[in-house]
Formats: sequence, C-alpha cells, structure tokens
Amino acid sequence: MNDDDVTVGPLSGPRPGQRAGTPGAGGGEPTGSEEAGRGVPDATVARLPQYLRALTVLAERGTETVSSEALAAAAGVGSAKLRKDLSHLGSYGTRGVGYEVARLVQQISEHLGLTQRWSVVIIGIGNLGHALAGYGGFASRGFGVVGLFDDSPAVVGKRVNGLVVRPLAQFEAAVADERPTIAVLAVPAAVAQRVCDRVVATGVSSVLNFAPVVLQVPEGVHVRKVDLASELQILAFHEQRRAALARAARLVPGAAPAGRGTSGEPEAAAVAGVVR
Amino acid sequence: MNDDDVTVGPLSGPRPGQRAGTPGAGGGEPTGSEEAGRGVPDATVARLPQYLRALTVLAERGTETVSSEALAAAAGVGSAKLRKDLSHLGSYGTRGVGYEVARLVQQISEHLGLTQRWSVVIIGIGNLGHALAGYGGFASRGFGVVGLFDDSPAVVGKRVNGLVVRPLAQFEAAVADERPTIAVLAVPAAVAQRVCDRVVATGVSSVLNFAPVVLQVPEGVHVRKVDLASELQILAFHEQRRAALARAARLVPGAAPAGRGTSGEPEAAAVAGVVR
DNA sequence: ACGACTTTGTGCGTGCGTTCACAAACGCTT
DNA sequence: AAGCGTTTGTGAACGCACGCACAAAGTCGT
Repeated sequence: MNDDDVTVGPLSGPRPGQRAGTPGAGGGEPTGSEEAGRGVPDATVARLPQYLRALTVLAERGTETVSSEALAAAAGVGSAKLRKDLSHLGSYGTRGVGYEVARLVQQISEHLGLTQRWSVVIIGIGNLGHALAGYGGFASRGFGVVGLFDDSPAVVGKRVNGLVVRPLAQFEAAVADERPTIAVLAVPAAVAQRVCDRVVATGVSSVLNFAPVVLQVPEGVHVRKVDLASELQILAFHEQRRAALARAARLVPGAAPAGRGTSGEPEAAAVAGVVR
Repeated sequence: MNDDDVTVGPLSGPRPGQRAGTPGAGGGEPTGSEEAGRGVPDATVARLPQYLRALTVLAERGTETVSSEALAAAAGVGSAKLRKDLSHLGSYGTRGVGYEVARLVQQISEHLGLTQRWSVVIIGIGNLGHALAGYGGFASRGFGVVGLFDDSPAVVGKRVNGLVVRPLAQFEAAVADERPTIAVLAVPAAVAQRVCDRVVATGVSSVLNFAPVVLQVPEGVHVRKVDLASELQILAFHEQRRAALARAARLVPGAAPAGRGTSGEPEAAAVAGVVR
C-alpha cells in the first residue's frame, strides 16, 4: 500500500450535508449555555494554529507581551481580524499593552484541545505516510502517533520512528487497545473509501485524508482533506490568469486595467520583466 | 536538508497584506475585456480541481453526460453551487440533459491553465519531498517536475523518480535553463524563508509551501501553504468541542444533540462493540 | 407536432466573514 | 491626581458566498 498516488492539498471546510453546531433550521443551540468559545467561527478556528505558532516563536524568543499589530504581522493577517478572532475565545489582552504571550498560548491551546493528548494512527506507510510518521511536530503539540498500518509486505514489520508498521488486518484489534481519535489516511485513492469505512467503523471520529477522493462518512465524523494536486492547479490558475492579464496589457497598452484608478497595474510590467 | 520537521496542512487563501491579482478585490476590472472567466471567485477556483477529478473518473468510466446533481454528489458539494460555479466559466451544459463530460473537462482544464505544461521544482528532498517527487499525479495533470534540490549530502546525487537531486547551489543556474513557474518548498521551517527568497529572486512566481512559517514574498508572487499540524489542530478542536457537547448533554438530558455517532469519550462502547 | 418532464442558468434573500472606525480601558509621565 | 498616548474590544457597514426557487430551454414520449 503506497501513498505515491496520493495527493496533498487543502479545501475541506464544514461538511456539506450537516452543519454540526450551527443553529440554522431545526435545533437551535442554547446560545449562552456554556462560557465563551461557544460560537467560535470556523474561519477563526482555522487561524488559531497560525497564531499559536507565531506565539510559540515569540515565547521562545523571550517576548513577554505582544500587540495585536505585531502578532498579526507575524501570523500574516490583519490586526483587526486577529483581535476579533481572539475576542471570540474571551478577552485576555490588556489595553494599552497587548497580550501576554504565555497566557495567550495557554488559552489558544485550551480552546484547540491541545492540553490533552490525542492519539493518532497513520494508515498507508508509503513515502508520504513515512514522512508523516517521522514528523516531529506531532508530539510537541499533544499529538501522539500510536500506530502505523499498511498492507504492503514491503513495509509491514519495518520500524519507522520507533514504531513497527503493522498489517492492516490488525487495525481493528489495535484500535481497541490504543483508542485513537484521529486517523490519517495516506493510502492510494482506489482504496481510500474502503479503508475509511473500516476506520470509521471502529469509532474513530476524525479523519485527515490525503487521498484525492471525496470520502463518504456518516454524520458526526469529521473529515479534512489535503490535496496537493488541487493546490498546484489553483496556483496554475493564477499563473495563467496573470499571463492573460500581461498579454492583454501588452495588446491594449492604453486602457490597461481600470479600477485602481491609476495606470496599468505594475503587475503586468513586473510579470513581463520577471517571467521572461 | 530534510523535510521531516515540516508540516502539511491547508489554510492559505489570498495573501493578507496584498491582494495581488485576485478579482474580487478593490478594483473594478474592465468587465468585458476578455471572455468569461474574468471574475471567477476564489472559492469557485478552489473547487474546480474537485470537479475536474470527479469528471475524470466519470470519463474513464465511459460516461458521456452528467447532471449537475450527479456531479455535485461525486464532488461532495451542492448542485446549486456546482451550477453557479460552472456558470462562472461559461455555460457548457444542455438543459434537460446535463453536461457533456469531455467538453466540461476541456473547459475546466483550460480555465485552470492545465492545457499548457507547468514546470515544477521541488526543494528539500526529505521524506516529504521524496513523496512529492514520486507523486504520479503531477505529470498526468500537466505538471512536470524538472528539478529536485537539496543541501544535504545524504541525498544529493541520488536518483528519485528519474531525476537526480542537485545541490541547492546549482539552483539559480538550473532555473535559467528550465524556467520553472512553480516551486514546492519542502524544507525545514528554519530555512524556509531564506530558500524562498532565493527562489523568488530567480523569477519563480508561485510557491507551494509546506514549511510551517508564513513566508514573506514581494507583491505578485503567489504563495499557498499546506500545514499538517494546523489540520490536526483543527480536527482536535472539533473533537474537543464534541466532547464538551456530549458532557453537557449528559448533564442536561433535556435535548440530546442531533450528532449521531461517537463522541469523544463514549467511544469505548462503540469500539468495544464493533471489535469484539 | 405538441405537451410533459427534465435540467440548466440565475435573480434574490440570507448569513457569515472581513474591515473600518471609535470608545473604553490601561499604563506612564508629569 | 490628572492628562496623554497606546492598544484592546466591538458596533456597524460592507462584500462575498451560499442556497433556494423558478423561469428558460431543451429532450423525450405519444
């Protein structure tokens, strides 16, 4: 079982058929039941890891406090967005000063559920699975890889990062012991759905899918997808559009792009100069 | 130069500090200059690869036409969304029938710029870089890997997927020959920015970044980021939230949450039931 | 040839996310 | 103690995107 014909890339978002927590139609959330952190927007959640990473860097550098402006710059977002994001999980900043780095790290970690240990299994130990198994960023963030599985005799039994690759046949039994919460699928597209079904049947409720297929899962199971081919195609789109713009600008030099009010986007020139 | 302490994961979107070429941005865009496909929303672009993949599967299966309903199901989206997405790049469907698979593949491919060949270089040939280099989905989609680079003597000179890994010192010279448009960065976080600067300096205008850092690039350069650690953290958030909900539901048995399936803790029962 | 059915394409309402802008809160200086 | 500069937190406006629902358009059956 190789991962070689597996892609990587993003695009996942909330499952289509369900909205999990959001009110919408039928059952409304008891809006103010718990404390803060109830209605944290998905977009915000997606950025929290970014903030956490930036904060960790700051903490290692010995920084005590940081302003929203500085942190936003480090995380590559706007300061207003950052402040609003942080406000969604409670206010832990001091006006006139900024945010206490250590406290903010703690708060974000708690909201992301990083204060507890999550067990992860990786299925499909090809090149990609191997890379994932060896990734050091897992343990440092509360994620513990507790199992590696593959079907191919070529890799079963091998030791990767201190763990022995077990045959997929042992998966169900192993799950009973190790109780992983998250499964990482790095298997070929052709078998991804089948493997996913087995995984879900064992009670794993979160799946990170690297195979270029849309997995069908029962309600209540979270799937995130990483698809490299899609990423490249999106980049290609922008490249192609850029090229088209440059072409157009060359043909119609007078009324180049409008909008910005000023002369032709510097883009065209820049591209022409840089690209060829 | 290993990629082992490199993360994978999504979250990229339009650059923050700049709006580069994106359509929706401020400018008005000379509406009718080109044909359709002018104002294709980013969200739509991000889904086009999905559609393309589903269509390819259908084509291989010999399907001639497909309805928006069927294609949407295969791609995991709503049919209305699909139709609106396709309408953004011109109408190529027949009412009462559906879309001609072959034609739609052609159209989407053109809009994504997949009709031409894009040259890709991969920098950092650790486990991840190795996996990427060996990924077969590149060539089949118009992406040609033309160069592999790394600093580590352990991998330089090795042959990976028909290409010899060259030292990073030769990068600039190689770019002059092979003129890649896209660079894939699978290097450790610590050196990612430095390497990125070199890459951008050579004229590469699109970067796919696997390192867990926010790359600073000049205007006009597109960066997409893939960050595994973030993905896991987002999954963890939902798991943690689910667990909190389950806890609350146990305490307040008023209305059980709609979400079927496993919650964080009661996992045990489900797993035990299935496994033994 | 005509009517009924199917499916696309899209106008419109709604909700979410982002951005702007500002008042409240805090520290620091005088 | 009071004023001043700084920074947070948030109310409000804007824009995008999603979903619904329907008319237009085309096919199929009779």
